[in-house]
Parts: sequence; C-alpha cells; structure tokens
Amino acid sequence: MSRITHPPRDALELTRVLHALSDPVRLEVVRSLAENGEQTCAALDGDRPKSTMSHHFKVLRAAGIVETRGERTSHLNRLRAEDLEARFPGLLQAVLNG
Amino acid sequence: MSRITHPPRDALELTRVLHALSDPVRLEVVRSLAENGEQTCAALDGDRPKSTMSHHFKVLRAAGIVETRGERTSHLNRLRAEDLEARFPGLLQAVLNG
DNA sequence: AAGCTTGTTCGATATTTCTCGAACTAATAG
DNA sequence: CTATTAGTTCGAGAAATATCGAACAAGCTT
Repeated sequence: MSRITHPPRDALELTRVLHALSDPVRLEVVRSLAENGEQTCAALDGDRPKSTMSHHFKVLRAAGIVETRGERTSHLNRLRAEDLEARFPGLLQAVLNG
Repeated sequence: MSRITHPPRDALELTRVLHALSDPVRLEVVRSLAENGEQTCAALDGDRPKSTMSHHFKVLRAAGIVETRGERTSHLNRLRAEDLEARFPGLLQAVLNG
C-alpha cells in the first residue's frame, strides 16, 4: 500500500528540514520521539484527527527527519538522528534544547 | 514611519525562528550577514524587487534573527547572533554550517 | 525646492500549508 | 467471514505565505 518513501541521507535539504521543524505539532512529535524513542503514530497524536497527523508525518518523512517502519498494522516511527547529525551537525540537538 | 520593532531576547520563539530560516531567500540573507557582517538591504537583494525583500526582512526581524538600525536612509542589518545563541545555543552555527 | 535613493506599506494574486471528514487499504481479532 | 484497528489518501475549505507593482516617507544631493 503505502508508497512511503524516505529520502537518502545525502538528499536531506536544510530548508526542508527547518520548515518541517517549524510547526508546533511536528516539533512536539519530534521532541516526544527524542525523549521516548520509537512510537506509533497513535501514541503521538494529541487528540488530533488521524488525517491531520498523517499529514504531519508525511512532512516529517519527506524532510528526512522521521523514518516510519510500516511493516505491521501499527507503524513505528523513529527519529533519523544519525542522518540529521551527519548532514547538519548540532542542529537536532539545538532544536531539542530550545 | 517605520514602526520597526525587534522582539526582546526572551521573546524569541523557536518555531518562529525555524520558520524564518526555512525560506531560501532569507537563509541566503542570513548567510551573507554571517559572512560579511552588517549590510544594507540593497546589498542583500539578489535582484529581487524591494517590496519582496522588505517582506523577508520583516519576517527576519519579527523572528528576532536580524536587527535593522534604521536611523539613516540606508538601513543597516545585522545578525542578532548573541541573542540567538543565548536562547537557542548552537542553532545558528548549525544552520550556517549546513 | 526638485530629484534621487533607500526602504516601508498597501493591495492584489498565486501558491502553499493546515485541518479535518470521508473513503480506502491492509493486517489482525473474534 | 465480519469487525476492528492503524494509518494513508482524497477532497474541500480556511488561513498563512510569497511575490511584485505602485504609492508613500524620509533623508541626501545638487
């Protein structure tokens, strides 16, 4: 089903990453993933509709910030922390601290 | 004329800063200011209309990224690097390196 | 004063983004 | 097989953003 694609490390673009992180809902998701590790989408909605969250995950994936392992019914999301660190050293940490 | 206002250091918001930095034109401006220090708006347009650039400077100022000293005819812009560093340590550097 | 320069503000249009319900897909549970 | 669950996709409406010409303000120059 899901043509869920993740950009390779080298394809990560700074402006796209910054834009993805500039939304409060998505920033919240990123913070939660950083704190609690892998989580399902359901665990990360803040009582927001599924379609809304799906949209935000799509943006996060397209930016290369989140990887979704969609093997099972409940997909697991994780931060692509290593890839982000490789392309934009210190960025993720600075955002998480802010 | 110009109700040019700059938010105090404590009022800087991460999402606003990230959003301001997520535009290619504004990122270019920020990079140039970081490299070359204070510059006028005119020196920073990339052959783009004045009104367009004025809009982008407004966004950068509102985010607290740029300070415009508008005393004279030709305004001077500078990065608020210290304020950014105080609020979001490492962020500016990470963005500039990326 | 008349004109030029620098930049802001306004108004209009085009594009993007956010939000959410509804229909859909796929896997699992009963 | 039917129902449920998890998440995506579609479509629509609302809000924010980007772009740019035109009008404006203020200082500098002659």
